[in-house]
Amino acid sequence: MSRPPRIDREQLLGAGLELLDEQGAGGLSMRAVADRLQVKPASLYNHISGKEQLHQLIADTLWLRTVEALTGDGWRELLGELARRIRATLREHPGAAAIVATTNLSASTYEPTIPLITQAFAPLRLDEQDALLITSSLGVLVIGLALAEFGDAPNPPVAPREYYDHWFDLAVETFLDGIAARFTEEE
Amino acid sequence: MSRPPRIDREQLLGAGLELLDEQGAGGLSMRAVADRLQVKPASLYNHISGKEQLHQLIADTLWLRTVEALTGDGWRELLGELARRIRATLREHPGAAAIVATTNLSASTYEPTIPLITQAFAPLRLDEQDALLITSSLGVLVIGLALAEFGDAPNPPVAPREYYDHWFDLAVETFLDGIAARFTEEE
DNA sequence: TTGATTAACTAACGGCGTTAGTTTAGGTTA
DNA sequence: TAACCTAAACTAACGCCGTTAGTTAATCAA
Repeated sequence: MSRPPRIDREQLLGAGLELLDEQGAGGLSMRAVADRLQVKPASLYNHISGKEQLHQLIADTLWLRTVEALTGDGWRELLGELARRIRATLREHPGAAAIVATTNLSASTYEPTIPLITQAFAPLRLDEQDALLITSSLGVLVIGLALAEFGDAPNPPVAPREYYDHWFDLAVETFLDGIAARFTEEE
Repeated sequence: MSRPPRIDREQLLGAGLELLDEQGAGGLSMRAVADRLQVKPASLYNHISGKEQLHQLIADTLWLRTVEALTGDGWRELLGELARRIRATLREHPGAAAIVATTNLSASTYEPTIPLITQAFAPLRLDEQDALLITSSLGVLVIGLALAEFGDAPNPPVAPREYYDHWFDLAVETFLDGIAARFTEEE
């Protein structure tokens, strides 16, 4: 019925992440993706609506990889693990930090994570909306820290790794302490 | 000795902020700045080294305006006021959020703020470096929240203002509670 | 008045995202 | 097998972008 595709969305994603890893966010162009797939730029538009959708695809994919099989024994462990995983994902793909920071997850990507969060927060004194907002805030914080660390990939961070490790621990633990102070039942 | 300049850095800054306000981050181009100043693009390079330096100028200027005459009665008031001011600045210039989130302040801009912070944290149990890291973390958090709210300026935010107000209060107060829980002396 | 200096200019380079219109390859059907 | 259909590739171009090299013009000092 029709000509068989030489490329698909998954290959676009792969080429995009490779470019991000090798050249940073500035290296991610539709033309470079096309080159890498040995195809002309216009051909990409048979598979994806434009660069914005490529960003969406990257952000959604990295999120799904990040939360895959995420579990935790209680809210604090869950959130701590989530924070560490976000950081690990962005450490693997430093050039993606700027994209992740500026691209909202699509609803269908975000939704499956919701019950995980609301269940973990069930013992605490906050409603479902606030549980999600608190979790999003932690995400914002961790992504922002990653942006400070990896922001001008592929150039290496300006400070040594220990500096950012310490910053991460300090910020995340402080925020988690804040949740504990604010929302755990007094007894 | 020489020809009198028709434009200066301050005008570049003004034109840049106007473009940001009217068209968002995507509207900020060297060519658009030149047009607005009724000058050809190449002339800008007599006054500034390139677009990156324009971003730096914007980030530094907005920071200085944000912390101008900043005071606070104790660390909590100071940090709360700082958070509110950052948000107010980015609300005035929504298109600048993406720039502020990805541009590090120059040392000379950041340095004058340091004593304010270290003094406010003096009564607490953390050293100077951690005081600065904690404050930077709050900045990262607030800028990230602003990015979520204003990220695709000049399009309006997708949720109503009350939603973001609540999110901001919740996130900031939780983080401040964390500082209190972690670093105030037990008595 | 001449010369030096600086900031404007013109023109161009190589890149970008995206679109319109055309060709081509392969499966479906007669 | 031969004709047809369709989707995915292509060519070519548009209008942007940041930036640079080289040139002209305007002012001040000598």
